[in-house]
Amino acid sequence: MPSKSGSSPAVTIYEIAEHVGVSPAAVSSVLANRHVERRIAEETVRRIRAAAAELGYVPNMAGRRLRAHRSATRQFDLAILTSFEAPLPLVGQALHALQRAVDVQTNEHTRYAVAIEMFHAGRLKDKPGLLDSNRYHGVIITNTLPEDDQFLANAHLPYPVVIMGRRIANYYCVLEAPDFVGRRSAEVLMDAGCKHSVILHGRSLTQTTSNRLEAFNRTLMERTKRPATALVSDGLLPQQGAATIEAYLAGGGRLDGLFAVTDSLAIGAYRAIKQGGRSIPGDVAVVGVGDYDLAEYFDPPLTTVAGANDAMVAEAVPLLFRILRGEKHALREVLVVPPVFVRDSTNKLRTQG
Amino acid sequence: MPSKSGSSPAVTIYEIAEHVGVSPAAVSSVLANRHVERRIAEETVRRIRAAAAELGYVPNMAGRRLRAHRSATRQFDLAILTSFEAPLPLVGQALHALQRAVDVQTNEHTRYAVAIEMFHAGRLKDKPGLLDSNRYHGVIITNTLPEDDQFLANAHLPYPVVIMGRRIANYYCVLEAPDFVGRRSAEVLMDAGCKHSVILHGRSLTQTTSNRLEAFNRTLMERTKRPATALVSDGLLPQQGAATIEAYLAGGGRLDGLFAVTDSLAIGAYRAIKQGGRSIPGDVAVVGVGDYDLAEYFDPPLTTVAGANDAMVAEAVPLLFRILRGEKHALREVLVVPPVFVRDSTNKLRTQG
DNA sequence: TGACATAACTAAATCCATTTAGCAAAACCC
DNA sequence: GGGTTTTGCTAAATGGATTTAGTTATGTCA
Repeated sequence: MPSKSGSSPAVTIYEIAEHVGVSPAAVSSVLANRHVERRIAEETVRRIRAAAAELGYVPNMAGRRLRAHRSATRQFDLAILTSFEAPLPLVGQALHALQRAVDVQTNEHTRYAVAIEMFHAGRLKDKPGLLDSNRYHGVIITNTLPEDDQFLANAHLPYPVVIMGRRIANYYCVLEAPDFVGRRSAEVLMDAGCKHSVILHGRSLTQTTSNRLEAFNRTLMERTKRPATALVSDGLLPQQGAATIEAYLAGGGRLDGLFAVTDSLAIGAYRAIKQGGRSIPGDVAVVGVGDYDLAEYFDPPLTTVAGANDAMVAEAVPLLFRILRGEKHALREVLVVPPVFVRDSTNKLRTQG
Repeated sequence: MPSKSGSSPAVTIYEIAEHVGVSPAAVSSVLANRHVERRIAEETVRRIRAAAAELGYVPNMAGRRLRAHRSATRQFDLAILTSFEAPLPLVGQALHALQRAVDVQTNEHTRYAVAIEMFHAGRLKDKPGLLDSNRYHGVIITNTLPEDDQFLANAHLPYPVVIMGRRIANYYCVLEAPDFVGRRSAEVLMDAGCKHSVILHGRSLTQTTSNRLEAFNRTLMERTKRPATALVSDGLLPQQGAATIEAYLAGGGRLDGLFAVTDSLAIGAYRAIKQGGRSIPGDVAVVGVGDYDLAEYFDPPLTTVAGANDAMVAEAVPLLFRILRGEKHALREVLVVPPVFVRDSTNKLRTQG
């Protein structure tokens, strides 16, 4: 007989007990592997196990925990929610910071559980348990798309929330100082003497990315009266970035300055530019984002004007704890100015001189 | 009066109720924000909230969930456990694969929660809840150090476990085919004509990494009777790899072939080698690991003989589900042969010819 | 002033699993 | 054959929060 797990309604130890003809206590003892010290007959153990398998029993962790929980201990369940499609290192930093904070605050009466959980970009609303008040004590949400923001703006999550990377009404938010990245990127490229700047980004835009592009264009328009060419690649993978630039160059596109919205796109672009017989920064200056610490080790090292992850995280984590503690006066919105690293990828003077 | 949360034993709604002089039902209504429809007087709401804050109330999620749980639904809590110190991409892939599997199997009566959780390398035993049977329905553990393996070998985790990347007695394991990576790396370098091969690795070694180094050396010894030089860098960051190679070259060390155990070390080494005035692969051939898909976009593209993440994950995830389903006959150990990508970083003929 | 409605609660059942104390039957012992 | 031990279970309490049905006091209306 096949296991019914999954296809039928869930089963409790009471139903197993009834099915076998013993008490729930006996079933519990067996399923918790306590049957030896509780002196359950071997034959009974076998029958209980068989019934559990047949009925597709899955233990209810809430029930177990409630009973087993060493009372007198507060347990906080914290999570970082991010989209599947976003790069993980950023989230990793957030988790590190959160864990560090938690390690400090853990004591005899207070324990923390921290985890990364993921949602499909644009479908945060389908994430199970998000609207329930019985899952998280607090969360940090990041890498949302406009659809997700829409959902959040209309929803009320019944626990403390910090949004990283965007501004959503009625939430505590930590985000990049608006316009800064776009403006500085444009300035760096213009200072390098670029006349034909191109933006390389993926199909779906987060709020932060949109702002970067807008500010970039605005700054360019102010000075040169001409907007940048925007190249849209299918995704954020290096090969996708490479393919996009390759196609652009093959089509005779002009290019002497590039603003890539992620590291991975930048390194893909590097490949396409070099293979097109052009040099960086001699022919093309490149500005990007320092998502990974690898950006410094690209060849040539990538100039980055964004990637304020460390700084954002450093604000977001204490903010979450302040809200958890019930401090009402915490700032609703924290703006972070990303560090700028001017490296060889935009240093036309040095390589030409 | 300061909040006592954290310093004193945990508080339940019953204690708040007693403190305020109302029933637990009233407290629950207020703390769940149901006070309007339940018609709790504003003054009472205020007093309950004040007491909750004063006593440092933290809701017990197990209690809430138990009650709120839409019964007739099985909930599986799955986790991927990894160390803080390990690179995230592997974990990200595992999570994607797990989520895909879970998305397929989710239905009216079965829900899944998947999360990444982290432990400090070597201190898996300090991870709270690991030995409790009330936390996970199943886990995948990866990036363990020998201390962790020791702990696992002696412990019994009361739920299904799949170990990725190493072999531990009495556990289901998915790992790299032993010796393969080390042997092939050595062969690739020897085929490229390298006479002075060097291994670059970090201070702490996972089982997989140890095996890679041993097999590398064994293969080298078989053919050349001379072992490789092992360079130990402080960590796995690019700058640490760069510093190590730089120091080695500065000290007059000989180097025409390099085996780096991670991408990040390889790209650090690239920098040091180029800055030392040598070319890759002309002067130095480099073999590494394809942790990130960025390896293909290094300059020159990195030859990789490891990084079987996709393949490992593709085995580990279905294995976990088979165990969860109670299939006893699943293989205890699955060996995965990593794909080999020979790229320009070891292609001496092509660049010299 | 009595019928009825409303406000502001409370009592008790419920969710699921675990565990302790206890009980009946069988086995053992001299 | 009466007392003791062992075996193999069961009844019931427990953990923390939620919710439904019910209760009391107060207010409203005719």
